[in-house]
Amino acid sequence: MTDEDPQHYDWRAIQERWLGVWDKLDPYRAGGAHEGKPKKYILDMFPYPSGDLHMGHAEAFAIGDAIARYWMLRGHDVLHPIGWDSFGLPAENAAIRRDEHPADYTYANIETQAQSFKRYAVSFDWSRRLHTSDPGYYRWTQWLFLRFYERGLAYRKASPVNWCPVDQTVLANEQVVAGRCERCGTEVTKRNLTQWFFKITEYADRLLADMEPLEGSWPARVLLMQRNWIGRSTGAEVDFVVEAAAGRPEARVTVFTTRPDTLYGATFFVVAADSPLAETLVVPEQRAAFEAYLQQVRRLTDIERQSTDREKTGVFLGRHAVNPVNSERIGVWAADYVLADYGTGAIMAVPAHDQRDLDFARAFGLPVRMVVDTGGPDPAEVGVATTSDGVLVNSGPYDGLGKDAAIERITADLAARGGGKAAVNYRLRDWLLSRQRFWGAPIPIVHCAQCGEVAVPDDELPVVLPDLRGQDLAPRGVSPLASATGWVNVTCSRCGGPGTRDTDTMDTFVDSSWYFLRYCSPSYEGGPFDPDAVRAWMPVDNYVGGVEHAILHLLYSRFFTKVLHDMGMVDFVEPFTAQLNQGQVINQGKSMSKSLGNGVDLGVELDAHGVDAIRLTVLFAGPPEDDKDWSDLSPTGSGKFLARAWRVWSDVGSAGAAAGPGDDVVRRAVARLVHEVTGLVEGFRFNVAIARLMELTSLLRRAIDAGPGPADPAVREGAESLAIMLSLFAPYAGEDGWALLGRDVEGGDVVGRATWPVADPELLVEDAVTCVVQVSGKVRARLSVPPGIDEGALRDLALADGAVRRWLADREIRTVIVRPPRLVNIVPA
RNA sequence: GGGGCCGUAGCCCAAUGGCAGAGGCACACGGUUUAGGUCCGUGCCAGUGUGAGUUCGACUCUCAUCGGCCCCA
Repeated sequence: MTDEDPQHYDWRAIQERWLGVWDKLDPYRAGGAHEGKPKKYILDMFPYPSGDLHMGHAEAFAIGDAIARYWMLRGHDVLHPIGWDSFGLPAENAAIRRDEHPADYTYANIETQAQSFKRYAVSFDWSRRLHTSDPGYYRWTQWLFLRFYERGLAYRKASPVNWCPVDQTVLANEQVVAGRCERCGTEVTKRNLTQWFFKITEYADRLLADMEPLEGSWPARVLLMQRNWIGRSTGAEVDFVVEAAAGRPEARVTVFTTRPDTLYGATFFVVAADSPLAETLVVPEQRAAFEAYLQQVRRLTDIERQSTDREKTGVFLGRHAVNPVNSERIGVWAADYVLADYGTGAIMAVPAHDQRDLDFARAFGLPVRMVVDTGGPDPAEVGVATTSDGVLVNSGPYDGLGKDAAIERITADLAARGGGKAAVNYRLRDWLLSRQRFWGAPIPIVHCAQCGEVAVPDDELPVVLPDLRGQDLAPRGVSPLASATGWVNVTCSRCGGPGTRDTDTMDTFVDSSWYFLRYCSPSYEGGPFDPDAVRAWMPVDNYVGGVEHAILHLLYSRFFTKVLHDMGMVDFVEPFTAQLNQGQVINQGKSMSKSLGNGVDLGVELDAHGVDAIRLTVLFAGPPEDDKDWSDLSPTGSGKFLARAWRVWSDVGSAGAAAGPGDDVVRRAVARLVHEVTGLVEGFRFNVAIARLMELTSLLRRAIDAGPGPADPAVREGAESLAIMLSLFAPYAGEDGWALLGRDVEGGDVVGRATWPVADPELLVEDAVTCVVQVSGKVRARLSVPPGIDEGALRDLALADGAVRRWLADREIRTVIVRPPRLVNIVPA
């Protein structure tokens, strides 16, 4: 074999040749007005420009591209755009390290990735490319912030927030994973800071309710994760009066509980040690102990605080609260197992029916009173709280009621007396969006001594980042923007007096919460998007990306879409009609990482096997959502298959076309495979679709060698169908096959704009099918029957069969199950 | 602790409640080849983690159990 051998599949030459032609032809631009064609918006989650593309990208974009190419071939007007999520910390940290501007690193990486995407042959509409760090983009991010601000959905408040000591910035709840910074892995601590928030909690109920129609077209686990994250729980708000003591005035504190039926079992009251409430409640004699305890708590992470196997700690605040149902006085404690930003930061403690409360009670010798008799052992004695249903006891007038009835009655009675009401609580917190870092969209607010917060007028947007680089960006706890005095100091647009710009930048999740809208009209100047273009393209028909965004990005994007809907800017409430999560590409059972030294370099693999073989390998490895272990895969095997397909095209192409109707057996077999592949692709079952294409290739090979020969019209049709279908997964090979079969690709007849083959339904009807005859569920005979055979005829045929009669051996027949035309099951008595 | 997903040949994976195997990897053998590789062909290998149940019939549905992964606590 040599490179000059015309029978040799030379993927390097093929890649080079067609990449050049595609660059010239730019065949994948989306139309604008749809010209009567149905639309499909196929979106891959846009990449962050850290270095070059990796294996994860290879899989995700191979999936998205297969879907996009399929619908193009089906004659749809397809929007398949690409852009970059190009603000963010890694670029900033690189800039500090290398003493340069974050843009240098960012745009260099973007260029590298763009070239890689082109080589990877993704059918993007390159004319719509966007970068969130372009002023032309973040102008509209800022504009959207101001609309949220006007509607009261963006606001500033002081609260204990997650703080990453390494990145020197605050983090959203969603960015704290197991108590650690999602980005750098450092343990997160709490700080009391004034920060910007989006009022996503106002949309909690709608974010929950609108998931209903997504059932079935979104992965079930994503919906589940979102529901868990929103965490709706029903119960009651109950008002406790904390008695005046030691000069401290009486206070009214509301707690949320999911178990109002256990109110009579409340034997103490707990407030989060680090909440402002604890600060106001503590009596002077206890202050020293409280302060000491608070210092201790501040050092802990949320995970440590909530750990169930840790000894419970706390301090008595010297006050008593009055239980509204029985006027009982219970002690008020500060503890760390109640979180300040959760609910109201205070709880009624029912040790008999909540394990955490019980642990606390036992640690401090507080009373335990069982109020729901579940039939189990007394929690006070065994130290295990009971949470199941039972009969109320020790609960005054409510004794004897069941759990649900008691919840209803007690809540109603509380409401009637003004001591509480039914309530819904959400786990979801407002979205903390300000960051004390440089490489993000500046928050377009000016702080004026006279006027307070003043929005930057729309016509002054974008508020462009000042030119800071290198050590200017080193983290020091306040935003680097604060040191750009020329940039910070401005005149107030309202009063003309001196003002200062807000020096925080927005979380990059703000940027990515609306990029899918910008793609519809990426250079539109009249707003973030052209309403007509959005009406034409949105919502996204298929959104492809990693499950790691199941909560953050998807929740935020859904929130943005709903706000835009309420503003009248879009007429839909959900941005992504269907979603597909690809699994991870791992290696030797573990996710790839530098420290494990098991990373697989995409560039090296592409150089060794070619783009098509790699794309095919990751898609053939299994269902899209499964994790794939690279060590289980064989790009060499994929390459061999491509070579087999290529030789089919080469043989058929060089044989010319014979006249005549073509071989019927081949045509029927091809039709069946075309039909199956179509269904499999629509169901995203690419691994099985590729297996069918392998069958098709083998079938054509046999037809060329032993069957009707390479010039047969049915064989040629099969080879054309193979080129078109395979081009979804292996665009270079498909294109070359198309050219080998005589198409004028250079002249614009690219396989990516061909017509997807459709199987003639008549060809799918078989002349005869094999019917299995079972006796007591075991196969005892096979019959060849017409596919349209009716039940009675099939039954008679089966009972008349010699083999069947032998197995029945004159036994009486109890039942005969007939499922024409495939199966008969005879059950003897 | 609660919830979810998944266990099929040596390996990756298929199988509307109806013949457990479509496809691939690996391996073995034969043909092709100067040889290796390629290529063509043939073969090899499981009774579906385990135990019950429903059913004429269960990889598929139900329950329990073991193992792995994920989410929430």
